[in-house]
Amino acid sequence: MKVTVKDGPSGDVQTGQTVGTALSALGVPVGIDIVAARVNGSVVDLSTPLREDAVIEPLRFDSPEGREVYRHSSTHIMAQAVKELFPTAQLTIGPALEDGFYYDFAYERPFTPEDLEKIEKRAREILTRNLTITRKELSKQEAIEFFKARGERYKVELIENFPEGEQVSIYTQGDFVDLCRGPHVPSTGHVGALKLLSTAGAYWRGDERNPMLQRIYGTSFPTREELEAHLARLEEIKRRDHRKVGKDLDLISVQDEIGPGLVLWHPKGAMIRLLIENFWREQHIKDGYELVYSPHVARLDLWKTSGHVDFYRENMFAAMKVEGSDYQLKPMNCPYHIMIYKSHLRSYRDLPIRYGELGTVYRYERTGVLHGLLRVRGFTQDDAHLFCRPDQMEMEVSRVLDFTFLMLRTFGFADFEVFLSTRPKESVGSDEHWTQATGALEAAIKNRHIAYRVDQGGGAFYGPKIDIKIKDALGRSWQCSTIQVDFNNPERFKLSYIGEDGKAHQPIMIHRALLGSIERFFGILIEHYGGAFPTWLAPVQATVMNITDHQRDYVAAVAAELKAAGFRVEADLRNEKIGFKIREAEKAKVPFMLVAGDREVQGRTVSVRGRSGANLGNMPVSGVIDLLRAETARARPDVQSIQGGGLSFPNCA
RNA sequence: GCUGGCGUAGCUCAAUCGGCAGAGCAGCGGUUUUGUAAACCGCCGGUUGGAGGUUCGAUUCCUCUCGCCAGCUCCA
Repeated sequence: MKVTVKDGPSGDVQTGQTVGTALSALGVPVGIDIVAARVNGSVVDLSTPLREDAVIEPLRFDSPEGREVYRHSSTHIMAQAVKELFPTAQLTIGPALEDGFYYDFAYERPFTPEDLEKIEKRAREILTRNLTITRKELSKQEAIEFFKARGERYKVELIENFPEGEQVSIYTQGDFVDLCRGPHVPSTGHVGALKLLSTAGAYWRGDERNPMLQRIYGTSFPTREELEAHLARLEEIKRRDHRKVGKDLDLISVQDEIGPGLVLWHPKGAMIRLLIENFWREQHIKDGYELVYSPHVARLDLWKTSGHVDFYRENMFAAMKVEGSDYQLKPMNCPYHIMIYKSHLRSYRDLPIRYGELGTVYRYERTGVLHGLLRVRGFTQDDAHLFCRPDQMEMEVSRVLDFTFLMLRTFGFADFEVFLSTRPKESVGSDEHWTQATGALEAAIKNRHIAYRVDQGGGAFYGPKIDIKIKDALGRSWQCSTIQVDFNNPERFKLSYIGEDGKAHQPIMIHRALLGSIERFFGILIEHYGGAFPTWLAPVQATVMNITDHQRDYVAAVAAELKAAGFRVEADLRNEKIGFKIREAEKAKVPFMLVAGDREVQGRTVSVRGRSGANLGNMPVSGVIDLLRAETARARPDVQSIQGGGLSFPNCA
């Protein structure tokens, strides 16, 4: 039997040898770092016997597949610890996650932090026991009998749902046995460092009508150091939490008296929002959009026509009675834009029409899902609706893609994932429309040479869509941008335009949002920058501070000059030591601190200190203006051109 | 909505078994005139989220309610 190691030696190996021994026989050291192997395409245990010629790729923690095996074995080890300490706990499921793993147990009470400590201690002990992990296959019936005998009701239920005649695999380590597809590491000692993180309730099979299970989250790494680094990253995420930073920097608040999920924008947060919105508006006008406004309420009938009353009721605030008729707080902007479209007879020559609006909508979200700025009940969508002819669709989508990337890059996001979602089972519109629209979306992505993944059946019921996810500074993914074709509304509202042939045709409608919602995007932005906004977005771009009262007038004059030049500058003239003022500006994450003592007054300069301590030396006010201009322009791809034209900066004094 | 945890001064957090609610920071008033992340002294600050109950007495125990957090479900 011929066995080849990927990127390594090959040779003859006796049939029936395991993957592990075959690797050894071919001179590949099978150290503790090798957790499993890919053999002819599928990931298997090292103990799997080889029956035919094979290409083997040893898998380590550094590969996604290896990591999954590693975490999966880790969760079994935790489950073993739980079973040893709490024998009446029932096993359910326990998968690997991106950064760790969890296991759901059916148990009579939630696990406490003290339980967690004990379980973690026991799990670590199981690592040192270095128990061999073995796989065994049973028939479906045997497996049911086996788990029945062990009293594992959930496992029995799982197996009963397996297809008839299928072999079931179980994995054993010491006295612990679990139903599992595998594969697993060869022994419990292969897991290096393990940490349990939290507990939570979770419904059996994710259905809220089912019993609540007790979930334990944990993570594991080959070395203590990697685990520590991961925990440090979790700390960093906590440190950057927009709810904390938003409060510390006095950007926003959500208050009990006002209501959950309803955001107050404090002056500094509002300034950043203004800058984002100004940029947004400028760019939209530049890109051929017409900006519109629409009211916060409308007759309920409008929402009946749009179908929201039928399909979206559970997410809408209750209707209100006004002079005997029902009015509805708006959960979306589209019907208004449609009505603007419908206010005239449209010619094919008018298309495409692009209506954009920073439209504030209100949606009733269940209390449990509200989360800081990321999930709220009142928010402003950076919404737009494009009405176009079928032949214009691809071009329009391409433009939106370019626009999206320009927008997101400006805010410091460089990593994107693009998803194309196709027709779901329940949907409206003809096959022809779906094929055409999906084709246009795909063509637009392709002609921009963008890597993408297809989410089969993941589209909305009313049309296919493109979703774009961004990765932030900590590598977390967020979905903001979406481009959705809509076959439903043009039909419901009987939209039309007069074609070249003099006859009425139905336009294609495209919904799109680039940032998603301003609230959510701001939350993401706060965490992305950790509150240290780039100069063009910083609510205060520089603080000028005096060392003693002697420089008061000079510092006030410097601040006034910088303000006159269009920058957001504050003067800190308080009777405090310079170290204290620096500390406060540093905590407020002001990009530049300009210090003036007698020396500076003498030389008509300021001493410039960058955020987090950089000494940029002394310079006159004109030098500071050049510096701030350069810094402001750096993140704004559009600013260079504006500068050339002598236009003012989008700064507000 | 569900499960669990938590609500104490503007912020961060104390308060033993049910026994006079406390500290740092912030704020205010002074002193100090200061060189790149916290000068010193003093003062002010509370219906302990809200309502009810048990008790001689409740921040503490019980019930209800509002909100927050983690997760489930759902999503911009």
